[in-house]
Amino acid sequence: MSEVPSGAVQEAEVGQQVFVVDDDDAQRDSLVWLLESHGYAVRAFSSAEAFLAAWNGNFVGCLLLDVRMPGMSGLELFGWLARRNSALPVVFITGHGDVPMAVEALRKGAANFIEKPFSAEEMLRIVENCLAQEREGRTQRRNQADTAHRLAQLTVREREVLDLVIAGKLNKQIADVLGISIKTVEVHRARVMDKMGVTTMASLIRRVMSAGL
Amino acid sequence: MSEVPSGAVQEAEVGQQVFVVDDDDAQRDSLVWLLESHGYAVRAFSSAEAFLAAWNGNFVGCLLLDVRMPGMSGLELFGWLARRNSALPVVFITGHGDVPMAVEALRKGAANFIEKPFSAEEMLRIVENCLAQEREGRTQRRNQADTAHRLAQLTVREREVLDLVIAGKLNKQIADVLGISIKTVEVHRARVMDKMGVTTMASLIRRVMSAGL
DNA sequence: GATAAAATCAACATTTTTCCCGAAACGGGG
DNA sequence: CCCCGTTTCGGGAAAAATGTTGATTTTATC
Repeated sequence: MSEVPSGAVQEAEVGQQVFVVDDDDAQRDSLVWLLESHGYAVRAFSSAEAFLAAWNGNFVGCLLLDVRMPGMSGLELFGWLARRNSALPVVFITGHGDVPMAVEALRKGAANFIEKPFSAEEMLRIVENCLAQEREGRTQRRNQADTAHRLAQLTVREREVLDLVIAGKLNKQIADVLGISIKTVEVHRARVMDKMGVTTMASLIRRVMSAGL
Repeated sequence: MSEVPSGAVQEAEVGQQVFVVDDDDAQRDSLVWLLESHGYAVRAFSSAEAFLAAWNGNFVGCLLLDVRMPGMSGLELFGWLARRNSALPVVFITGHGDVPMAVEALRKGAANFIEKPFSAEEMLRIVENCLAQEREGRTQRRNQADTAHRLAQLTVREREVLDLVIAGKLNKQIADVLGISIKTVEVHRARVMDKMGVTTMASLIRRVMSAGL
């Protein structure tokens, strides 16, 4: 039996946090106070650089990000995180209404884009939506990571067999395509099932498909 | 054998068109001229109501939609189409920069949101992206519609069996759950495969999953 | 060159699926 | 009342997948 516990990435499960990045001290403190007084765990940073220094890829929650900052801008930080496959939802905060900027940010995957000044209710509503969305996506991402990890454990041959199985080929056809005997295909197939942690073809296909091909 | 040709919805395959809805005659004509001179098939309307009167659910291409219009607004038209499951990508055009409006539109699924004045190149680029995106989604939507149609043809019992098959149950287990004999399960299962238009379990699962469950 | 991982194949038994045939009960609609 | 779709069940046989045990060859790595 192959021992792949369950999670490829074992992260100490901490609760969701709200990350705030804003160079304006007053603005940042006000936001932190608002969120903390409503029970959220908040971590504030006065620059994109400070956030990055603390970021380790395991931040869970959402990020409230000021667009205009000295040094690295909010948009740059957003792009930086995106390139590193961060799943942290980002809510942009800006003082100067700029439609093209908002459009670009949202089309690139920002969770929201809000103008200052905003009401406390509005911000709380947005944060709550954002965190809820993050919770939803988390399980899915965990499964995807697990599946990707399991897929990576397959040998080249096993992966070839898997692809043909998913394509709906019979063992006989797979044997023909790969130029090997049916017996060998059965061996590979059994190993694939084992390594992927499934017992039925239905789960196998579901698992591989839901991880994106 | 069950005869379900291929498409649940048979629509006369017309090429993509660019639909323009704008109450400003000069603006609309200018846009139509720009697009037609670049080889696009354009259909223009001077109001949301006029567009709706012509809309039959089979419009293929994309929609350039002015936000502010007398009578039904662009946003209202957008909502109207969304409620009717229109897949027509919508590009909003507005004269007055309004970040919250842009954010709302994009979050509700608008393809883009552009401010006037815009350059010809920008508009052409956006239209081209939009049409490309629409082409990509079309095949998928067609398959989804076909699968939905086939699923709808299943009897209640057949659907129950299908669900259990997808859950990875063996015929014996399905028979137990439904309290019927294995033989009967085999019959249902064969009918399901036939009606769904597949020959292997792999294709069956792929088909049902890609239609969203 | 030894070791380990990967890939290859086989005999054997069992389970499961698929496909052919046929058939009976039930309910509704023409 | 008969036809049709639905659901139900069986025999029989072929095809396919699964599981166990064991073995050989190749390939990569130390």
